[in-house]
Amino acid sequence: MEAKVKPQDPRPGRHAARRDEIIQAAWAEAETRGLSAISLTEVARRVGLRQPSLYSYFASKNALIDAMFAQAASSLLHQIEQTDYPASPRDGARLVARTVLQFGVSNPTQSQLIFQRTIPGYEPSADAYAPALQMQDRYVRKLADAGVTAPADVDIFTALVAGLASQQLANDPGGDRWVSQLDTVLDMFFAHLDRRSRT
Amino acid sequence: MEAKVKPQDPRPGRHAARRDEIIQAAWAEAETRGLSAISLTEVARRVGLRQPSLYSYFASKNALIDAMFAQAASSLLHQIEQTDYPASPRDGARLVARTVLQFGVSNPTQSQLIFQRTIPGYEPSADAYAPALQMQDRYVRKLADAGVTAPADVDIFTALVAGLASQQLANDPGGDRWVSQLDTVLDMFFAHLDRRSRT
DNA sequence: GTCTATAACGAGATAGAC
DNA sequence: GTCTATCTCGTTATAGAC
Repeated sequence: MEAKVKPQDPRPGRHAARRDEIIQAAWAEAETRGLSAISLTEVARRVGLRQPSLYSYFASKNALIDAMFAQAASSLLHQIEQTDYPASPRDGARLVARTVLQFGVSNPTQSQLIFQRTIPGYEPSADAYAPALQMQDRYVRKLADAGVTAPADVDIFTALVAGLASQQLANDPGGDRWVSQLDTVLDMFFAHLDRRSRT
Repeated sequence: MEAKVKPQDPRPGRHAARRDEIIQAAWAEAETRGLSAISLTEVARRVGLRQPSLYSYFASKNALIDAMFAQAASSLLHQIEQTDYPASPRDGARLVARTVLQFGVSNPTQSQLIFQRTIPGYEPSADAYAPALQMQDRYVRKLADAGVTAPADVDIFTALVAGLASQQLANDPGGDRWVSQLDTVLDMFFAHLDRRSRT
């Protein structure tokens, strides 16, 4: 899948490093212009290159976006996996919710690319989508450990987190007006589960 | 604010009618290309005009988008105001939630323009924003009638509705997988209120 | 009001020298 | 691998005839 080109710089890994720089520049571009309005000319300028030179690293603009998708998904997956979860399964579910919510509001552009279909003409490749699937698997597993197994309950749980994230980003970006309600909302959710299981 | 031009067609209101046609075409364009990628050339083609002719109706592309914003906000406001609310205030709050959620999933493009800031370089004018404010006022009032007055509770309520809408649109567009959970989620919410007020 | 023509710009992508 | 030059296409917006 990777272009087999000999980098000018003899140091191994230089090509990959430059590639990462470009992806970073593309994120910066997306933050200012919007995800769907990334300009390769601007991305190149940010890393001190001319626009055609990017084609030594990415076969097309979509290939660059695909790399961004894979990076964002891997990043969230990594955060979920590296988290130190408490013994209580229910607290574990709470923590994974907090991790995802925190990622969402701290990295709005990454989240937009991963969670919404907002780039016209772009569909993630199977390779790029793999970490996203793995991430969802971890997420669902954490919920299952806490007894959230019914599909409808999983849907509600994800909607609660997504709702807080979307409101936070749209109406109080950078703040914590909605994020601070996560515990209350999860109390609500688990009280609902408990009440239902008692009957 | 309105251009004072004499329409060729002598019938009064012809100009305004054509204007509405153009806005409708722009919505259709936004649905296929995405909101931020509307092309005036395509919009013109859809109404049987050439692209420069649009400038007899809108001073700029942003002016067209502003008209779309105003129309979408007015449409949702109208739906909220025309709804026949039940006597029970709590059922009233449930119904306004359902109305907003239904609008959101039935009109994803309109909702995106109203509720998210997703068009780079566009900010709604004061005129266009007015119906949006009025809509929010009705919404908050309905919640207050049902005893949802604490700002934090209002925030949670809106997040619940937004969460169902965002998940529905992102993961099951056209379906009702999340919409069908609205009643359960509202049960959860009001049970939470009741439980808290009992102590 | 609508048209043709065009200005002015920017995009993504390719060719080929170095 | 990076560059210059260029192709091709698209966009918003304006000028001016009718």
